[in-house]
Amino acid sequence: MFNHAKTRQQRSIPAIGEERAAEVADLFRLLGDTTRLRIVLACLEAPVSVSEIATRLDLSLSLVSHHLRLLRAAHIVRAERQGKQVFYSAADDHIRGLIADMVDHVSETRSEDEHV
Amino acid sequence: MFNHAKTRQQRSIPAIGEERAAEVADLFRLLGDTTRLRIVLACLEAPVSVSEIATRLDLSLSLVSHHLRLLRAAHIVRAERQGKQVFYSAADDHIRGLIADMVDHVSETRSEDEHV
DNA sequence: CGCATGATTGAACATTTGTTCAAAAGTTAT
DNA sequence: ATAACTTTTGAACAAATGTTCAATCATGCG
Repeated sequence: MFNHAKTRQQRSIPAIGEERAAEVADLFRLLGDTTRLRIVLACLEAPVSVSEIATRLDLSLSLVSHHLRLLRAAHIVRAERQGKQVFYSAADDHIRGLIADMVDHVSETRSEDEHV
Repeated sequence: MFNHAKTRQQRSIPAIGEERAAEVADLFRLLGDTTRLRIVLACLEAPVSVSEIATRLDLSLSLVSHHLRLLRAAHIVRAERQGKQVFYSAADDHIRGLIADMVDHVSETRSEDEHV
């Protein structure tokens, strides 16, 4: 159970309290780069190797690895070695939900803009 | 109902499709700055004026205004003038849900780290 | 009108951050 | 051990971004 939105009241968010604000912002920032987000999206469905990500997204091996290091440190993706290759996948379903929600928001924002 | 996580299947996110990746990343990036996120948090409960935000967060009026302009452009906050003051509030409940979810993720990640 | 208050804007500065390149580390096979 | 392949790492560069300061706009009041 990764998401409890339906059980949340309208005005919840119980005092995120300044301290954690920085940590939360760090998470958002990591998903806030197009290249990095595309890499996460590539890891969302099934585990993929670094070279496959690089090929599919047309990025250098080095760049992909750099980004994956950051994503791994933030527990957004998980790494699993299998022979010479390292396969990456989304750390949990939480990530999936978060991204899906943001996509929804973008869609809604768009349709709002249209008939204004 | 801003969040449909529970009704989402494991492997959803129907091909966010490269195009929208940039838009989604833009949204994430806006929430990925600590100062800006604190400002959003301040607008979450009830409408607040620019000067009140600046005072409560100990930031310059100018800085707050700059950030609010970006947040407004992305439909994350709404502005409403009332006399000399301008009150800002969260654009919709979607935003609330997104932030709450991210806070959850940080919390979970933390507890994972603890007993590892 | 002239003045005070509140908010916005633009340009300059200071950091941060993404990207590249070359080198190194880990793995498997010959 | 050498060689081929995959991934990681570090330093250097280039570009984007947050912050500040001063000036301007907007609103309400004496």
